This record gives sequence, structure tokens and C-alpha cells, in this order.
Amino acid sequence: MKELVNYILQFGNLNQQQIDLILTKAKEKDIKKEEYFSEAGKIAAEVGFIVDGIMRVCYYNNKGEEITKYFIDENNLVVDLESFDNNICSSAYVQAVTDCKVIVFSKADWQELLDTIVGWDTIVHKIISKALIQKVARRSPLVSEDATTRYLSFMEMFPKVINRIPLSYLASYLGITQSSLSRIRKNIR
Amino acid sequence: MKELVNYILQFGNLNQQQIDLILTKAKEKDIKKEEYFSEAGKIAAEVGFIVDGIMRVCYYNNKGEEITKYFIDENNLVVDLESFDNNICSSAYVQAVTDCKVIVFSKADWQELLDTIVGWDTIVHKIISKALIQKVARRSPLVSEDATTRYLSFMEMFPKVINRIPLSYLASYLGITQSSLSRIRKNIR
DNA sequence: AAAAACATTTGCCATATGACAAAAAGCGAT
DNA sequence: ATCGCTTTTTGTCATATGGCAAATGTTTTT
Repeated sequence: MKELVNYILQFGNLNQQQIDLILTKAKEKDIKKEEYFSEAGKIAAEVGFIVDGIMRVCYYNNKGEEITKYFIDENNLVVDLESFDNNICSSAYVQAVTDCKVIVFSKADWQELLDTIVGWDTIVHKIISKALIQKVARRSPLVSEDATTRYLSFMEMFPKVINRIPLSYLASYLGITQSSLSRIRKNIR
Repeated sequence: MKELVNYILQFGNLNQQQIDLILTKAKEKDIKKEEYFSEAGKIAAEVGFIVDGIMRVCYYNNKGEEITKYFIDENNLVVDLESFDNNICSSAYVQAVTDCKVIVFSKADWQELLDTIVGWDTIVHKIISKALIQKVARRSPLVSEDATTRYLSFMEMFPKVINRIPLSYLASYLGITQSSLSRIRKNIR
């Protein structure tokens, strides 16, 4: 739980009592490779914090292709915000790409913490804003760059991730086919 | 100012006194076509609300091309969050695409409102989260769709915007060249 | 170790998009 | 209406990427 506490304290201060309260609600959970953290068509029920492993957020586009919207790795929150906040069914699902260890909070517990701990809502908002800004910042450049540049940027940005994920997932994240990506890799060597 | 008040009240309740206080800080401002609302290399100094007109958020990529990251139109907030929140220089700039009428708040006034009005921070966070989620949702599909699909989606999503913006801006938003976009338009007719 | 299942690479060809330049159309100022 | 400037369209050709299928490589199961 140490990682979670460190992560939270980056965004604001809490006293020991508050931290302890948060930790009473936290449950460790293992998610095996390829299993789901949350599913499309359901309402997101948990907030998670990835201690170890990589997940991906996906959806099916109108051509029926499975698209990886983004990867989430260690020391990051994983939650389908739109679904969680608004109690609406999600159009996306979150799947473990590798075996994952996560710390989860149920929706009810999460709400209770928000109601109980003064300042917790501010911290949560900061965490979420930062994550969203990051998502936009990562996804946006993909639109205007060519495939090779996208791959190189990804490698630079996530050197630790790139060798732990299947080629096909990365290709769909980058918006290219898996054979194109394979050729790009060959050209780079 | 009616539009601004309506917009705000969608996200939470405020009493008349609180609304009045907010309005004392609000200043109307006209920005002519092609003028800047905020500039790259500077720290964002204002939060704006577009009453009329369209703006675009841009940056130069590493090839020196000007990229339009997104368009913002009527009844939306315009603020460079990363720069505004963290007091860091922005890498992006915001330019009026048409003549614009905006309501602006200086950073100091904005901060004062946050400190004074109970519940205002929650409303602001909701507004910002929603805007960020929307940005991700709009930008993401561009990665995996082909150019024609991107254009059609844009048309469907922003029928009121499409005829008020130059082709070149839209092309850079969609991640294609302006001649490709021109050809795509021809094929659709 | 062999077989089966899955992931990646490669070949071949079709197609979409880019690059560059010129022509055409649109628009504002006089 | 005309001129000059900007935006959009079009032509030509080069190139990147996609689609599909086969071959190769890798991992898992038995």
C-alpha cells in the first residue's frame, strides 16, 4: 500500500488518521493477464490503482475492430470516469495486458471517503485532471504524425512498457495495422 | 452574461448572491478573427467563456507544421489548463478563428472566487472534467479512422462549425493535408 | 518432445494520402 | 468592375499504409 500512499501525497497533504481511513477501504486484488477490470455495457463499480502490471482501455469501433485507446501502467489510477461518475454504462472495457496487482475501492467506499475526509475531493480532482490532461497529450500527437514517428515516440515515452505488450495491441493504439508496425520495426533496426 | 450563468448552473447550484459575485469579476471582451486569446511561451492569464465565435488551440509539431488540436465554440470554457493551473509556460496558443465575444476572468479574480464561494471549486472541477473527457473522446477516434470517416464524423458532430472555419485549419485538426481534404469533400458530393 | 495455438514477419498488390506546383475560385479594397 | 491577395481545387507523381495470405517464430498444452 506504500505506493498508493506516496502517489496520493504527491497531490496534497493528509494526516495519518486520514490515510489510515483510506487504507481501511483499500482492497488488494490480482487480475490475471487477459482478464477484465471493467466491462463494456456495465457501470464502472471500482476505482483501481495499479501496483504492478499493465492494463489497456479498449472499445470496438464502427467497423468492428478492437481499438486500444490507451495503456495504463504501474502507479496510475484506473477508472472509467464517465461511467463511474455518471452511473452510465461504459462503452469501453479495461483489460489486463499482463498479470496485474491492483488496489481497489468500491464505489460506495470511495463515496464515503469523499464525504468524510476534508480535502480528499480536491486531491481526487487533481489526480483526475492530471490523468485526463495526460491522456489528451498522449493521444493527440498520434493524429498528426506518421506511423514511424508514432512508434518512436511511444518507445521513448514508455520504454518499460513496449516489450511487455503484444504487437497487435500497440498497433491498434497507434492506429496502424499490425503488419505495418512489424515493417516499421524492421526498418528501424 | 445570461449564457454564462446558465452554463454554470448546469453543473451545480449557487444562490443569487454568489452568482452576482461571480459576475462582478466577469469582463466582456471582443477578440477579432486571427487575434490570440493566449500565446505559446507565456503563462495563461485568463479563463474565458465563449459567448460567440470559434477559437482553435494550436501548436507547432517537430516538423514545424502548425497543428490545430481542437476547436472551441459557443458556450464553452477556453483555458490552457496545464499552463493556468501550474503556472508554466504554454506550448500551445489559442487563436480566434472568427470574431469572438468572450467573457473573461483574470487569474487573480478566478482564484478569489475559488477561495470565497463555497462549492464553486466543485462546480469548476466538474466543468473541467467534462471538458477534458470530451477532448479525449473527440480526439481519440481520429487516430483509428480513415480520413473520410474523420471528416464525416466532424461534419456530423459540428455542423454549425464546419462552414465557418478555413479548410486548412480543419485539415490539420483531422491530421490530413488540405488537398486531401479538398478531394475528400469532392468525393462526398 | 511433439502438437497445437498464437504471435509476428514477410510477400504481393491495391489504394489512400502526401508533396509540390499550377490553376481556379472567392473575397476585400479601391 | 478590376486588381491583388488568399483560399480552395486540381493534376501529376511518389510513397506509405492497408488487405490478404502464407511462412516463420514463439509459447502453451498435452
